[in-house]
Amino acid sequence: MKKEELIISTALKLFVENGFHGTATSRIASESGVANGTLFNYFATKEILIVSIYNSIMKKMDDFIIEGIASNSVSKNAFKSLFVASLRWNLENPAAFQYMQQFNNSPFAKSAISKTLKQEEHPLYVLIKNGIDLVVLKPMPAALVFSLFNAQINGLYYYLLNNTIESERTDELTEDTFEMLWKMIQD
Amino acid sequence: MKKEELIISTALKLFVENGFHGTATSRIASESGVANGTLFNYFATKEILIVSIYNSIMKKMDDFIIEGIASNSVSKNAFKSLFVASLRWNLENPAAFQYMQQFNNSPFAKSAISKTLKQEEHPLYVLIKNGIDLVVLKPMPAALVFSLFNAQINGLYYYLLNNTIESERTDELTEDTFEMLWKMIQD
DNA sequence: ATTCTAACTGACTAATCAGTCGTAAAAATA
DNA sequence: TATTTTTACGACTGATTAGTCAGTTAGAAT
Repeated sequence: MKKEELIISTALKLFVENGFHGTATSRIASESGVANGTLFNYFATKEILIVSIYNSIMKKMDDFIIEGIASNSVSKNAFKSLFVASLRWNLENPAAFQYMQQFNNSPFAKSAISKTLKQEEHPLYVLIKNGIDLVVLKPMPAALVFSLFNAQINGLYYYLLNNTIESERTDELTEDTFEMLWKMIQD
Repeated sequence: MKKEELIISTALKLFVENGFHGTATSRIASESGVANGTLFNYFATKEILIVSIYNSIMKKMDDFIIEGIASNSVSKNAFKSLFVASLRWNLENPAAFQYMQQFNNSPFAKSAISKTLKQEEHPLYVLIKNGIDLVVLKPMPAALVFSLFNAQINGLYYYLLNNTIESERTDELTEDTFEMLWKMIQD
């Protein structure tokens, strides 16, 4: 692993465990196996490191979601594949997920403009917009449906996180929860 | 205002603005108009202060929600009143809401056991449990429905937060969103 | 082999911070 | 009023931290 990536992954783990200010840059460096000064060769300040990790996660997430697109047609299946892809990413990357939560609710969030997909460009947003235009979905503000869709994913995610469920049952619940969501948003 | 309350409200504001470790106890004290040492008379450590604020918000929130209970019967209206009360509390206390988010996604979250309503005792959870037993709601795990219910509130809240909406339209959207939720969870 | 360059190193520093403590004011009690 | 108890004060400290920098290393280029 390249040093830069190594620092990012160590920092991600430590930030989630101890918080941003609770994690000393010296600790990140030593646990990454690099010298103190090396960290600052890659990231001029701690804040830049924190925002870089955010952008790095965002990119991976967006790539994963985009891969998960089953079709460009406005079909129930298209929504379902995005629902499942989003949920799976959260389940498979809980540390990254929590990093995002921590970051988004921190004062650093405002420093993170751009570099990441704007809401109106997000595949799910586009799909929802088309769905509403084509009267497949209820006539509501697309941004609201987008927000509710993501909220539903989070709701299911937190349930699965706090209750130990076998993976077979997880799939079943994912199915059921998506059906509920679909019943809710379809026209 | 009592000094203790004064410190709590100042600290709440500063923690939301600058993060937990980004806010010096000395700054909290001086902005509260009390001496440095006085703060530590009320809260032995910074961590105790942070957790105390959490508990203080939790209590106010629970009280507000409990007040919002329209009836003990398992009716659509009972669910709606809890939905509306929860949402309204968030909208009227955005700083406190963000504090909770920040806290729950921080390493301090684990220190916050007890003092606060357990999930199974939460009025909404009880209502959902009864709703499922009485076949008013879909036969799903009560904890999942609870999680989805709260997620829906958050989804709507974030939409309203990020899009400036007149209060009249807010009520309308709240109404519509609850109807969607109800369609989703009812049997 | 020698030079050049870019990455790397870690001891160091100036600043900051959580928490202490001896003293003083204020409040309660007698 | 006199005495005791509680609350408030703020200068101080030991510990920690983000970031620096003068020098080293390793490998590529000549």
